[in-house]
Formats: sequence, C-alpha cells, structure tokens
Amino acid sequence: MRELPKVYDPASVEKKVYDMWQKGGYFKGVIDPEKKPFSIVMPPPNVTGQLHMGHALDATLQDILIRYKRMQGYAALWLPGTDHAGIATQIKVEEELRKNEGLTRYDLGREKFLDRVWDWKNKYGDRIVEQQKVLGASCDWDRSSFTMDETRAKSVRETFCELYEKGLIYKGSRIINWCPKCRTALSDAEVEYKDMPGFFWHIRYPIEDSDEEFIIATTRPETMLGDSGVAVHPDDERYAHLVGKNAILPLVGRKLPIVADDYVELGFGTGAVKMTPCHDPNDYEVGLRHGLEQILVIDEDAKIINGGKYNGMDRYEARKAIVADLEEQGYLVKVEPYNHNVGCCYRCGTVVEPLTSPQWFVKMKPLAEAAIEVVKDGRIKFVPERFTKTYMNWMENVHDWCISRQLWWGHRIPAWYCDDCGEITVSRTDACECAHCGSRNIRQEEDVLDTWFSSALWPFSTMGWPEKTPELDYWYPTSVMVTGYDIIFFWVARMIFSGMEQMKEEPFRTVFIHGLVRDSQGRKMSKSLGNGIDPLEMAEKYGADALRFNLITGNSPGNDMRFYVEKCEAMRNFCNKIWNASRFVMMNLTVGDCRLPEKLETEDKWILSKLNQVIKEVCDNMDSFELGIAAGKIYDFIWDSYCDWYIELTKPRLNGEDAAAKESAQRVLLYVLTEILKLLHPFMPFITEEIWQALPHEGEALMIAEYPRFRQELCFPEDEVNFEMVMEAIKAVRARRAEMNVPPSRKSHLIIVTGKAKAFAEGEKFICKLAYASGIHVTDKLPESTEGMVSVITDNARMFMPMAELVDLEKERARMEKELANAKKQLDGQNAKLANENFVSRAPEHVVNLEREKKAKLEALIENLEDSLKKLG
RNA sequence: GGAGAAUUAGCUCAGCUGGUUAGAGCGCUCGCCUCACACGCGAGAGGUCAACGGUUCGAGUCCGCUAUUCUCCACCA
Repeated sequence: MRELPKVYDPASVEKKVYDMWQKGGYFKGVIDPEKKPFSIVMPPPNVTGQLHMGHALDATLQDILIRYKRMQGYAALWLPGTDHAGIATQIKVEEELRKNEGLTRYDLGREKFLDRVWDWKNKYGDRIVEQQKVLGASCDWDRSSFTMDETRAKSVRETFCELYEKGLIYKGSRIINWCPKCRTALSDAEVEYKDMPGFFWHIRYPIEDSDEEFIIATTRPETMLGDSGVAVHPDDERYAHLVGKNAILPLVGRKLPIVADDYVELGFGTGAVKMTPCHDPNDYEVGLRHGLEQILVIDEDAKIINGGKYNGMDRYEARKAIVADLEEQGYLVKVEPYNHNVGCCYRCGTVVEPLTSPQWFVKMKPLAEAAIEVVKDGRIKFVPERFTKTYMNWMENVHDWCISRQLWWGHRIPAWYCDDCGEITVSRTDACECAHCGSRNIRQEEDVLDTWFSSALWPFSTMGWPEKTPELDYWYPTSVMVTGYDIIFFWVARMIFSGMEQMKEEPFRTVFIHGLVRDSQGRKMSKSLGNGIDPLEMAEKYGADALRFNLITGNSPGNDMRFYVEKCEAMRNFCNKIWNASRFVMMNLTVGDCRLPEKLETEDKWILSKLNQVIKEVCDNMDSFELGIAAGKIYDFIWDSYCDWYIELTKPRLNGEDAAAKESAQRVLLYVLTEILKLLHPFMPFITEEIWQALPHEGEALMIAEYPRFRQELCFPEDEVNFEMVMEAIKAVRARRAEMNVPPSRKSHLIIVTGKAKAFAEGEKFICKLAYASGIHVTDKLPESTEGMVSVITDNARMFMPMAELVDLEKERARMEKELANAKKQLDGQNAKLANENFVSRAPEHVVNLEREKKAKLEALIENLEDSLKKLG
C-alpha cells in the first residue's frame, strides 16, 4: 500500500488515469449480441470552438449517462465528432488571412482558399477534442467523425439526391434572409430578432386621377424604391372605392395598383400599406396573391440597384437621401420614434436584408408529418416533457428550409447547370455531362449547403450511412440525445425529420434537454461581455471531478444554472473528503479481502442497509434523468452516513484488541467504500478510479466494474431502526452538552432509562465515544432522584447526566416547561387531526397509523417531561 | 399576440406522482487543532414556500387568477 498525500491533488492524477483508460481500450464501443446496446452521439462542437461551460455541461451529462450504462453492462457507444461550422469557420480563416496577409478569399480563389481552411482545420480542429478529454469524456475516439469527411460527404450527397428525386428539394427564387456582411442567405432559424429604436416615416402617396391620397407609414423608407402596390383591407370602407385604381409612388412616379388584402390589419395605422414584394416577407406573399411586380432594389451588398439616382448607395445612406428628398418635395407628413424588432444575422449581428433570390429549399410540410407523429405517439420523448410543446409548435408551423449558402466552406451542392439546355443535373457522383441533353457544357452549383444540413444526418451519418453498417444495425436508433434547449429548432427538429425520412426510424428515443450555464449574475456567458469562465481553468484549479460535480448538482433538467467558483471549491472539498476517508480505510487495512465478513455487527447492518437504499435511489433517479438528485444522494451518503458516522463507529473495533472484530470492521469499511466508488464513478471518474486502483480490487479498472445493484439480502430494517435509536440518543446528548458549553474533554456518566435496553447496551461503546460518556448505565427504572442531573429525552430513551455543578435548577425547569408546553401544543393538533372523522376514514391507513404513532410519542414525551419536572423537586 | 419557465433561509438552488417539525451548499453564530480530513469535526441561528381564491381529511406540491422577472416563437407596415 502506498502512502497517500493528505490533500488530494487532481493534477497529478487525472492525466495519468485518462491515459490508462485509453490504453485499456475501455472507451471502445463493442458490438456484442449478448449485451443490450446503449448509444449516444455527441453534438459535434464547431472545429473553431474553444471549450466553454456549455460544452462542459453537455459533455459531463453525456459522460455520466454513458459511464453509468457501461457499468450496468450495456454495450455502450459514445460517438464523438466535430462540425465544420460553415460560416463560423470561414469567417475565422478569412479574418486570419486579412490580418496576416491582407488578402480576401476572392484574392485566393475558391480552391486555394479551401486549402487554407483545411490547413486550419487540421491544425486546430482537434483542440476542442483534447479539451473534452480533460473533462474525462469517455468517447470512442477511434470512431470520431467530421461533418465534412469522406463518409459524411457521402451521406450528405445521398440525402440531397434522394430528397431532390422525391421532389422534396427544389430550387426557386423566393424571399430569403440575406446577410450582407456574411454575403449569404440564411434560414429563418438563423435570424435573431432584436428590439431596436427606429422611426416611423409617414409619407403621402397620391392617387392617380384623384385629389385623394394615402398617408403611408414605414420604418424603411428606402424600400419604397421597390414598391409595386398599395394594400388596404377588403372591409375598409374608407378605401373601398379606391381598390383597382393606382397610387403614384413619390420620387419615382411608378403606378402602384391598389389591392385589397386581409393581411392589412384594420385599425392599425392609416390602413394603407405600401407593398415591397422583394424586400418584405409579408409583402412578398401579398404580391404573389395579387400579381404585383417584383422589383429588387437592394443588392447582396445592401446597396441600391434599380433605383435611379440612388443607385450604388448603401441602404442607410439611401434612407437618409430619400427622406431628405421626400421632405423637400413635400411628401413627408411626419416622423415619429418607433421601436421595432429587426432581424439580425445570428453569426455577425448585421441587420438582415430580406430579398428575393434564387436558392435551394427543402419542402418541409411532407417531412414534418412523420416528425410530428413520432413525437406525438411517444417514440421520441423529451426530458423535461415541456419541450415537446416547443418542438410541436415549431414543427407544425415550419416554412420551407433555405439550405443554400453563398459560402465556400461546406458541402458544395451536387447540382450541375447545363449551358446548352438550361436543365439541372443532380448527381451522387460528380457529373461530367448533362443528364438531359448529354452536353458536356455544364457547371457545378457554386453554393454550399447549410451546415445544419449535414448535422441533421449526424445520428446515422456517424454510423456510416448510407452503407449498411453493423453499427447502424446495432446502435441505431440511438438511446439518448443530450443537448441544450437553444438548439431544438436548429438541430433536434432537423435530425428527427431527417432520421424519419432517410432511416424510416427515429434517430433517438429520448431527447435530454439541459439549460444554459450563466454567470453568477445570471447573465449569459459571452465573449463580448468577457464574463465567461473557462472550464479548463476550473478543472486545472479544482479538478475535473469537482467541476463536473458542480455542473450537475443542485439543478434540474432543462433549467438554466448559475456558475459559482465557490461551488467548485465546495466540490473540491468533497473530493478531499472522499480522499481522506479512503486514506483512513487504507491505513487501517491489514487484509486484502473485499468481501463482507460472515458476522455483521448492528452498525455494519445499518450502513449496509443505508447503502442499499442509496443504490436504489440513485438508480431510480438516473433512469429518470434526474442526475442532480442522484448525485446529491451519493454526496449525502458519503459525507453524512459513511464519513461522519460509519467511520467513527468502526474506530472502537479498529483500535481494539479483538483481531477478528478488527478484520470484520476493515472488510465492511472496504466493501462500502468500494460500492461508493462505483456509485460515484460516473460523476467523478478520476478520483474514484485512482482510489479504486489503490485499494484491493478485482478487475482491471473501476470504469468497467459492475455498477452496484439493490440487494434484498442486504436489507436490515430492524437493525437500522435499532441503531438509529442509539444515534438519536448520541445526537441529543451532544446537543445538550453544546448548549451548556461542556467541552468534549469533560466526560460524564450517563443513565439511560429505556424500554429498548438491548439496543442501548449494544451501543455502549459508541455512546461513550461519540456522546463523551465515561460510562453508561442502562435501566428500565427511573432513578430515585434526578436532582443535580441534566436530562435528555428522545423518543426511546430518557437520559440523565450527573453534572450537578452545571445544573441551574431554575434554568433546567424553565427549559423543560418550555419543552412541555410545546409538546402539549403539538399534541392538541394531533388530537384534533385524529378526532376528524373525515381524516380517519379517508386518509390511507398507513398515514393514519403514522399520525397515531406520533400522538403516542407525544403523549410519552409529555409524561416523561411531567415526571422529570416532579423529580426535579 | 402566442407559449413556457421562475418566484422556497442573507446568496445560489433542490424538494419527482399532495401525507411527520420544508432540505442542501455557501455565508453567519458558538465550541473544538477529537489518533482520515481545519478543503475538517460538533452544535446552532435563519423560511406566514410571491399575493389572493379554489379542490382536498390534508397543499410548497394540484386548479384558477394577480403581480414581478426571464426565455422562446410570431411579428402590425
């Protein structure tokens, strides 16, 4: 047995233990028909990513689940990987290029630029993987995937082609969200709405051949250049006679058909709305209904086109110029401040420009059907359940998904345009000729796919689909998907319909949703605020185990949590507690046998019974994804039951002369400690493994040991009750002594009057040690006189300590009287409850019995107190 | 506009399907360097569980309503 330091030092342990696991090959998912499969695919972090607290939480939850199941004998697979993260990565490399060489991607050209991105990926892409290892992630690293590697590229192409062939992917000119800074289209999910201050400009729109006019308000006057109509509500009597006529667009002079459409809300504003089909999603729809002209006036750089004298101006510059001109020409009626929601790019924050543009789309309605069904009928469950509603609400209202991106970094869309016949050829292999006319005059689509398109396939692409692999056969559908609620629309929803469409089977059985890790003030951790706490720094300082425990205790599924460094400290202290308890066990160990002894003492049965309960509670909570509760139970058991009580209880035997008793104590200590380490291992893998390795053990590693199970033969309810009577007495004596400021060094004799003499007699050595008694006398008769004695009363015993000099008769009387009054009050309540006919007849029997017992106890207490008061003289 | 969450001790949070005197960590008070651990041990103080109403023998827990805070979705030009 080697000497262990007094303070646990995670830094010297974690790396070593992790390497040992890896060398042992314990992370590998092995297909075993004898075992039940359990699989998790990891949400792939971005290759550009640095591990943040969110990742740490995500990884910890998954690692706990996978280690738990692995120890329970499942064939566990945790499949890791990384995401190419289209925009994020491209921006990162472009920035570097600009900073270091003053070049843009256009200077390099597509191919050379992509070479650079791959270089970058190869250089830095594994950084986050290494960081996950620091946390103890037990992934099958050999099966690691990248969303743009060869296999995944195949999955993407296959999916794209299948969907295209089914008519579920189409190309068309639609209104989309355009980010002028990233210069790409975005999906609806990638637009974030922010409340921004702005203005309402009220503009006069004259009506052709009439003296009448509309006053039309807009927050974006520059879009008027693209106006092609004016809409009013069909029931709006003020304007009914104008429908069918034309309004005249100020500054431009264009005729604008006046149409009636119930998109216009009665009673809001002036009731007349300018229609700019090319730059507003609602106007676009209205325009389609009424055949309004589509006039694109803002281009991909957010500059004006088709706008006469304003051409070339930036959209905000044009706004100013147009407002000035309107004012000058008398069209501007008034300006009022107005706050409104503005769509912004989720990557760069730039205000998104809605514009019509030819893009590729996934037709969502048909796909959504199966995705709704599979959640509705419970094949996929959300934990916590409330997120089902979030999901359903979104899925039932989906719009077609714009999947083309005008980027270079990503899966290039496998479509070729024919210069001769103009048709599109979509192909699984790179096409050399047009599938329609055979022309070799074809060009591949320049656009790439939305990153989320490849992520959507993750649960099966990582297992090698479209090949029919044994992995898919064995581990698909996966067991659990662990992810944050912020990503339900981006990812979870898309994995579900993709899985249903491509695999005809749900991608996972359970979606386990967690919340966000916020700072101590409840703010989101972000780069711009600079309030992020680095998980690696925490792991280095307090240990990965402490960090993990911090992240999962004291919060419930789906809820946000605040991160406190102080809590890391507390958890580090817990590690130290376990460490020292283990040191104690090892220091006292003379045998290498970790089986339980034949003969068990009452205190042994007590701790074993407790352990058994904890095992059951932990497993129950794990199975219902209440990891925080499970961890809390283990914490309490270790600290309170094992350390504060059981270890103390073994000391008399360990320090005694009886060799057999000594050995039995050692063996129970070791047995329970080993069970504790197993229980705790999924949560704190490093320290538990390190200690386990140092203890006598069977098997190679704790991480592949069998998880504790509830064992009927180790339930000792009677001994438990008996022993807890003794514990209760000890606590009561300690409390009384503390109240009177008696130092532990001052021992006192103890007279115990009880009907349970046996239990107390057996507990003598503990009472002496832990209640600082010099000796005890157990009897069923009250002493003749209790004068000069301090009395302590518990449910099962009345105890007296002869400490005459400490007893202030008056104080003692007052204390007892207070206690008596309190007990009487409680008894009154109890009597009232039991006198209630309704309660007795309607409450379940065990509840009524409980109340009766309580009443009996109170009565006994009152009797004892009255008696003691009398004896006090 | 729609949906959801939160409101429990000074702080941060648990408390699952209603059933003893509502728990933990940190902080605080008192006493202890007790032969594993001062990153510790023992003992405490501190809560009309946001307000109101309801269901029930019984409500922190279920229902309704109100208030405050937060989040998501939709987006009235």
